[in-house]
Amino acid sequence: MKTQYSNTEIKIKTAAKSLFLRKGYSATTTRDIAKVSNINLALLNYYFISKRRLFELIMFETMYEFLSKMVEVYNNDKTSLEEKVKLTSEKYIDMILAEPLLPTFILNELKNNPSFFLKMPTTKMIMKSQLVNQYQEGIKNGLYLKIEPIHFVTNILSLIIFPFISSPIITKMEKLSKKDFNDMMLQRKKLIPKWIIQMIKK
Amino acid sequence: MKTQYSNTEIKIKTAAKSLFLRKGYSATTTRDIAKVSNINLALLNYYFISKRRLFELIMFETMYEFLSKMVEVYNNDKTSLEEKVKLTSEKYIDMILAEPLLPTFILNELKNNPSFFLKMPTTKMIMKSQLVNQYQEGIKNGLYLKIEPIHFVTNILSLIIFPFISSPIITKMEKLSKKDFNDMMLQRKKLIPKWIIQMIKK
DNA sequence: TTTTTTATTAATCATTTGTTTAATTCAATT
DNA sequence: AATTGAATTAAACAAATGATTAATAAAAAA
Repeated sequence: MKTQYSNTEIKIKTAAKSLFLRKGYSATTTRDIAKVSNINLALLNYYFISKRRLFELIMFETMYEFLSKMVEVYNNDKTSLEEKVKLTSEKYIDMILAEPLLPTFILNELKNNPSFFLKMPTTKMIMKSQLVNQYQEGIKNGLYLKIEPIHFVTNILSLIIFPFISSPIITKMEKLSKKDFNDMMLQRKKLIPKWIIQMIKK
Repeated sequence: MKTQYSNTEIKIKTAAKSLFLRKGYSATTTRDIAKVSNINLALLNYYFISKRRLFELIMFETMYEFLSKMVEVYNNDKTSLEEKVKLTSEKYIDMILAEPLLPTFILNELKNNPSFFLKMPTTKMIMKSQLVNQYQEGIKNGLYLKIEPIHFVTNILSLIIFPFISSPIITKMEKLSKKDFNDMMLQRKKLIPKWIIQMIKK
């Protein structure tokens, strides 16, 4: 992968990412990107060949960064299952609070192009992670209810990520301000690990 | 609201809804809609004035239908909290299995136009529903952990809806076929109510 | 049947959009 | 200082897109 970018390239990528995240691929125009990044329209094609290529580059980098951070926690040898769940909850929520548009963006664009996810090396690693191993051990030892690991993983992600995706609904349901919503998510950092453990225990 | 539609109007709306759900507003062209519904391009504007108006009409009807079905279960006087959670899980999952693209569509387009949700009369009713009342009663009576109702509602929706939104990821993680995924969701119909109760109980 | 209204069509318009071209400026190399 | 290659620019192109028009066909009313 290319690692060194010129100033102009960085400006274009930064603006493009921001726009793609907010408006999605189709609703973002190359002229938008040129305007926001303050570069000449032709430079987009000069450096990135096409809008599509630029998008796929950004998509790949964004997802790679996101998934890498995810798997990191899952594959720690020194932490217990309970600690992993705790760390996951804290780390993910902090991560998404810093970039709240990310989940909707990824999930939505993935719908249009599911094959994209196959290119991600980290995808299948999740189900073979330490976290899943420890969960299966717990079932063997009679500590946890005998339920497929995919539900366990799905539940963790659901409780963490869904509130962000549905924030337009949640904030309207309760008349929450942006700050209120963030506070709610900070509460959840501590609540979710407790819930998850309650869910799996016999 | 208009209730009687001509054959042509229905054809246009059906095609448009299908396309909007699959590709979103921006990626759907009026010529797409005309082609799929097998009508002349000009009829779209003749009946619905503009692409935007057609979209907003479909959006409104779709959301109204969806939200109505939701609140229905929440506001039943004769069922207990546990029964309501059970019914919710079953009904929603069946509903979304029949139209799996709906959640991503709603949540994504809502992000672009959050004010849309305010027009929905059912929005604020959720937090004042029987379900939430019963939950708060349970807390008073020392049955349930003292946690804000918004978390309770969010958790139910998270565990039900998120798997659908993230289905491209889930199916790749576990190499699931479409049928496998649906089976997984059928399992969850019974699991989610148990989990939710475990989460709130002291 | 005739007239009037409504529905449908093909063609066209005016913008928008992604991309390219050809000229110019800037920076590095000789 | 002269030369070469890379970066930047304004202008233009071709295709796509939302919308409209004017003519025609079909249906309803007289």
